[in-house]
Amino acid sequence: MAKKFIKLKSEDLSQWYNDLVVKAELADYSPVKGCMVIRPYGYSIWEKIHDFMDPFIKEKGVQNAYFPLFIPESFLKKEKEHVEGFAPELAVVTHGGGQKLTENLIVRPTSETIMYEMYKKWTQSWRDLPVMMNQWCNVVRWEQRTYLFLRTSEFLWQEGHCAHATDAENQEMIQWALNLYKKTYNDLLAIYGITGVKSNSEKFAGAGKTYCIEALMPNGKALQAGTSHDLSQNFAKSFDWSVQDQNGQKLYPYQNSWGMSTRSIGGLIMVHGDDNGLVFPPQVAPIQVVVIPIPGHTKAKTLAEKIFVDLKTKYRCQIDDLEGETAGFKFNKWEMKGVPVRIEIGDREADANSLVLLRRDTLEKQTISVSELDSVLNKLLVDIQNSLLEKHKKFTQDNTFTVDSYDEFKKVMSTTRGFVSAHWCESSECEAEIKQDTKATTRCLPDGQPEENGVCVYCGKPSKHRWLFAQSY
RNA sequence: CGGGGAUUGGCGCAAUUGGCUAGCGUGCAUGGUUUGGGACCAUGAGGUUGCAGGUUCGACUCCUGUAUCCCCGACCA
Repeated sequence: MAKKFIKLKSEDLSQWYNDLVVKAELADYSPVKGCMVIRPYGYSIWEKIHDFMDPFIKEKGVQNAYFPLFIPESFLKKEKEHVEGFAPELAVVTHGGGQKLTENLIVRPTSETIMYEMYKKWTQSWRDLPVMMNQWCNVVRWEQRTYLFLRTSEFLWQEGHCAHATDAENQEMIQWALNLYKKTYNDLLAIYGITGVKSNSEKFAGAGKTYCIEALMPNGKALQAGTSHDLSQNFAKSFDWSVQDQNGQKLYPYQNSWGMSTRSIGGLIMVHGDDNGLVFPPQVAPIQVVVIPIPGHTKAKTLAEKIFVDLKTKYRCQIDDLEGETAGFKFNKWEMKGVPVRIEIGDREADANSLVLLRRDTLEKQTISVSELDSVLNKLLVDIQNSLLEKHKKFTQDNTFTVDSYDEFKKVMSTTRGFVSAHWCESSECEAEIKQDTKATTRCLPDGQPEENGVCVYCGKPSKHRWLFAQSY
């Protein structure tokens, strides 16, 4: 029963993950350290994420644009915290055209500085606000330890950057972006994420506040799945960017930036995959339905083709009628590729005008008549999507532990891991000590977490909130 | 960046103290028989052993450097 073609997820998660990413042809290693080639099957996932999010971004009035890959070193230095945060992971261009450059160029780790320098040029009046732009692009962060999709030196993302006349508008936008990520994870990727606000030590370099969505992975580690930053007026002031308000006074725009990356694909693979390979939720699956006529069955082939022609007008559908592979081989192949629904048709089905449906998430088979296909399939795809989300939600809840003592905290982190909900006094010293002991950091103060009087799980000083802790990817 | 492991046909591995023409499985190609959970037979193609040096009569094997990957740390918007 157990497949020997990839390592079992249950036995060795990271080996399973690495094997699967390569064998399912999502991505491959490149000759450059920490970089990956995203192959067509993997890239089509990114396209689905793009296609899901982009209309929402546009509908909000945010326009797509493109800013350069190279940023003058001096730009990055304008915001002190920003450059300090990013300095250790920058790729720097020192030569061009065979000559040493008079000023080094940074390969963008994120585009705040170059975008805001341009925003400054384009705006003079409060009437020019808000400025709302987004770009789909690549960024480079020279990470010391990398994993396919989850942390690569170069990755793809979208980064939205808006500037507003009032802080109220700014806050509204920040929450809008966070909700977009939550929606994308929930509705498209069927991943249950926890939204909240970051602690001071975990926030984006240069931000006033960072809001995030965190998702729990099967090994009990948390993945920072998307962030929305309240930049306040920090960057505007550092760049001396002001416009005139209605009263002729200087107005420093309130800014926000928000990003979600190809890391999400890593989360998608981890969360849903099983010992047989990938499991994609139907909404994001590059192929939603695969039709397999049992090889050698002639009557089956005709029916399969008829069904395929019909289905491909409604779903992302593929037929696998290549000769020379046995049925079992095809089943395993498409299971590894994570296709949500498989239709099997042999002569037996052809005679009865029926077909066999298999859902990838549970591997349950059912035989139905051809006339029922439309309604059953429609319902099945919705059901798979929903149950994958429910499953991950349940997993997250089952692995969120409310603790009131540091011993319990340490016990969780040394055994099952997962989220720990614990009181914390919000001092960075306690946070650092806890990290030292347990490798866990604060992930966020979850949205909707009620205020309650308690004492810090580490130092015993008064605390107002339970924060969410976890070891992070 | 520190510690450990690895790199040999596409993939997974072997090759004794440094010694003969670098093997095996799988995959690939061709032909045939098959095909309801990774079929079988036959024939065949595919390698300057990651890269660069060095030691040696002789290097997959030893030494130095270097690149990439994996694991464990440190780091990580």
